[in-house]
Amino acid sequence: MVSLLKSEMSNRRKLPVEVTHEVRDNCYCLHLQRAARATARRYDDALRPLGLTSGQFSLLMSLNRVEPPTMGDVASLLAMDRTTLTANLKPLERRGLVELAVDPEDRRSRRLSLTEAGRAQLITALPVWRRTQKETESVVPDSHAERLRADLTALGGGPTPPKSPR
Amino acid sequence: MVSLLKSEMSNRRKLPVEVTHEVRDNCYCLHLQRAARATARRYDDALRPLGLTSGQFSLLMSLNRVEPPTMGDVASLLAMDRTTLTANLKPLERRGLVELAVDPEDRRSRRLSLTEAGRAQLITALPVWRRTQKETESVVPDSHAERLRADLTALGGGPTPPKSPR
DNA sequence: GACCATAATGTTGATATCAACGGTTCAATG
DNA sequence: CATTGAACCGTTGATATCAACATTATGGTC
Repeated sequence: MVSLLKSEMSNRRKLPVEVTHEVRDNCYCLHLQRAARATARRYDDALRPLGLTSGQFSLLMSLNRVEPPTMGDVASLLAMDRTTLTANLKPLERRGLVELAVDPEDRRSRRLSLTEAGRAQLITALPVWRRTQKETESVVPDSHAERLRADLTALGGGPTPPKSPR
Repeated sequence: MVSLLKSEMSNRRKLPVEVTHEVRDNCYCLHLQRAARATARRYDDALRPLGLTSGQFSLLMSLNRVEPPTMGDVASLLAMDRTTLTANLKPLERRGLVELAVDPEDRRSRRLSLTEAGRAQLITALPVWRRTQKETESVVPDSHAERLRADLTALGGGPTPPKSPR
């Protein structure tokens, strides 16, 4: 009885350090956030002279298409919340790098396209990206690169939208 | 002459779609952001009933130590900017899950510790984490899991601080 | 044509992320 | 003990992220 109570109290009040280590060493979410933050900093640092963040670079690049994509298309491609995309477009729109236009075929949709200035920015940024990409590659053993990207793609939820209902 | 000019103009005004595909398929930053966003959503969805986000769970878990760590310790462990940690602690402090105390040994440092309520929250969240972790594991081929975590750790910049100078 | 379910997007509020700047404390040097 | 450089941290402003709610447009049904 007493020992049971004691163990119950202990269970309610403490969490063994071993469990913390288990989470710290294995949690996919934590590992991904760590790696994503550190890697974003690499690309951010490299792109800063151009006035672009890594996310802005990725977004601009995803707009370089023949057919201007819709918000939903891009949000899905980046595995990004739809409303996050709306927010991220604002600074780029303000700077005249991106344009939004109502789709005449379906007036609910907005078509996103690069402006001349946006394309120019991308072209300037490309060699910076190549250099940073190579630097980052050196952190990951060559033999792992392909598999790593495949695993990340799988975790990213594939090409399908992250959530249909919303 | 004419063709040279044409090619120059073309280079300045357009970016081949193939380059876009090269970036989209290979960029470590983009792949990591995608995977990190999608995975955070998994854990966020699972933890929402408890009122915790994935980041808050990771942060609380990193505070479950014998010796209360300093801000710098934790920021380094999470590969997170120091000032981001300050911001992230505020809601947890408001809810009484975390306490900050000036280190008497070095009054520049703050020691972070869990409150009773914080530990209780962690204990409640643990089975949710285990379940979500297992779900996520099913997305990554078993044979890759160990290697994936190792690569992510390498990308995360190891246990050293992300930036010394600032 | 009115009605309704669905689809695509916008808005608001809360948290997350980081650069730039500023304040305090420590430790070493003279 | 005064100075000085470094270490640790907070604040501010800008962007990023997402849930909840609201708006507008489309397509189909009656």
